[in-house]
Amino acid sequence: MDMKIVLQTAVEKAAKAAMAAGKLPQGELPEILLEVPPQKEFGDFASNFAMQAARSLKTNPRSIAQAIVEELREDWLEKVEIAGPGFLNFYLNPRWVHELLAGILAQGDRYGSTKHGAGQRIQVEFVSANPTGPLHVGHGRGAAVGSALVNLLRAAGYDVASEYYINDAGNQIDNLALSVEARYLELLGQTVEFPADGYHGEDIVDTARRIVEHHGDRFLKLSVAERREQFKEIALQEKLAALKEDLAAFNVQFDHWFSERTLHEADAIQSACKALREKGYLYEQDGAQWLKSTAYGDDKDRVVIRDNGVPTYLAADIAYHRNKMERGFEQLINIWGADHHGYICRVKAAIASFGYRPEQLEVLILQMVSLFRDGELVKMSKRTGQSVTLTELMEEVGTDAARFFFIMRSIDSQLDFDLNLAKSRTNENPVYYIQYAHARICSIFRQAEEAGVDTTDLSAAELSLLSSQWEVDLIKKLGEYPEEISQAAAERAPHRIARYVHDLAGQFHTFYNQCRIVGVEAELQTARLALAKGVQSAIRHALAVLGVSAPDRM
RNA sequence: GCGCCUGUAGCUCAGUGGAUAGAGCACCGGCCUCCGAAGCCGGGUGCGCAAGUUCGAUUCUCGCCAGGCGCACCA
Repeated sequence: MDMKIVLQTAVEKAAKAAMAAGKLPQGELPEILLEVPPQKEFGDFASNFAMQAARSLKTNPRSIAQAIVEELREDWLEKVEIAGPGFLNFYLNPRWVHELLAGILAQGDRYGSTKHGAGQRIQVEFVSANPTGPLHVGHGRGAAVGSALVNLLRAAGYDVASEYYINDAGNQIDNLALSVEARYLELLGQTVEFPADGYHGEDIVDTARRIVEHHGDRFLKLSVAERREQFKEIALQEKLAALKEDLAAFNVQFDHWFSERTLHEADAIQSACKALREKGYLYEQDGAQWLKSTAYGDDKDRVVIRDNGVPTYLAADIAYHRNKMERGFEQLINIWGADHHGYICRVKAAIASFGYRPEQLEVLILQMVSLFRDGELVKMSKRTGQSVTLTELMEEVGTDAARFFFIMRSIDSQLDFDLNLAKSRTNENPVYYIQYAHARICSIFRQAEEAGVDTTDLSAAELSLLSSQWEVDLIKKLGEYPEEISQAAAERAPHRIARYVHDLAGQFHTFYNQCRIVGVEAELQTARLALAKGVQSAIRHALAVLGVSAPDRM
């Protein structure tokens, strides 16, 4: 079915036949790579195989190409040309695009899903923001990219579990409790000094206000320790609920919310330290326990248990990643902000210390996000004076645009987020361009049905009628989709899907403007409807991967 | 000082060891008695600098220059 594989096999066979016939010297053959050429004058597929083989066969590329061409005798191959320094350009019998489309249509809504990941168990952990305040736009990028990556890996056949690590233990949670307490006391008219590492967000005041509403001043009667303990729980539950709500609104779901506390409660940290000590990767110095991370290329060893006996954040993370591996994942992917990149080495060191391969943990680093409005950098929210929250962004530009803009760039690039562009409901906006193509196809089907055409079964369409350059080009573009999914998944690069579906939508718009669908001769109409159907399902599939809606009308 | 990311068109960014390096925005000019003009068609002297590897480098390596982010017994 896959034409590339058929071609690869044929070329390999021809090369071996040429060797057997003495037209080529014996030798190792490189992998036969096929690509869609940059221009269609160079054929349907092209290969640089002859150039790659030149060295091992000690023959000039054009001679190799010539020998292969002479041995290629396939009826589906219209012609093969040797071009430039030795490219093989393959021109296929036009029938192949119609067979390609028939295969696409037979897969229906599943078209685009592949078996590339072959059931490999993989975990993706992302966002994992501290439950001490609202998500900001940086978390938004992680949430959009992470959820799209999960969808993408699933589309490529991986067995994926998504996870959020809740930092519900440690200093930041104590500071949360102290902050809420301070606001609570203020609301009850006391003068208090706000904690040095406290959280200044308006949401903390809201939490305190709700506590006053529900419980009045009864916490004043408790001991300070007891009061803080209770505030800690109340605030934590509230922050967590808010996080879940914001993420759900942003079309982000997690299979598992993993609590850091459970590690402390189950003694997982002590047990992990013990295991490390036994393996010789943990030692004591200056009263503290150190991980020997320099053994795996870190700049310095890292403290795991402080001299006061309290574990560091790294200690919990070591236990957490050990736990992940023990759950049987073959591959872990963590998505972190650029400000955490220095942390990668020590966590990998910990994983390696437990006897796993460090490559089993992949850390994807997301570069920073800058918001721009009217060409000006937006530093703070006008409303709150704090960082702009994900919720504010969703309110301003909508979930679809926010997700698409976060995903459409490579994670390695800093992201300049143009609020005006994302917000515009006009032709400037790439999100609407794609959604418009989908809505347009839906509209075509509505028109066809009104005209009495049965559009439910197009399997009898005579696809060979699709012979114009616009139709052929569109089918070829459509045919590239599954490989795009596999490739994007392998590269952990959801932005490739954003780009692909934008290109596909453009190709469809061109086709639409050149080829009338509804109202032409019946057989041709059916064939064009079938093509539109295939494009529709691919756009839907791709937008679903991105977590962006595919509206039937706009 | 060390580490990670980036430097491609006026702006924001894709892209590739190969044949004429692309898209969106912006700008200019065309296209609706016809399936949605949120659309289509046309308009382009650009890979930070300098060396190396290679038949071939914008892509790989080294060195500079510039920007971002880090460099805690914080998380």
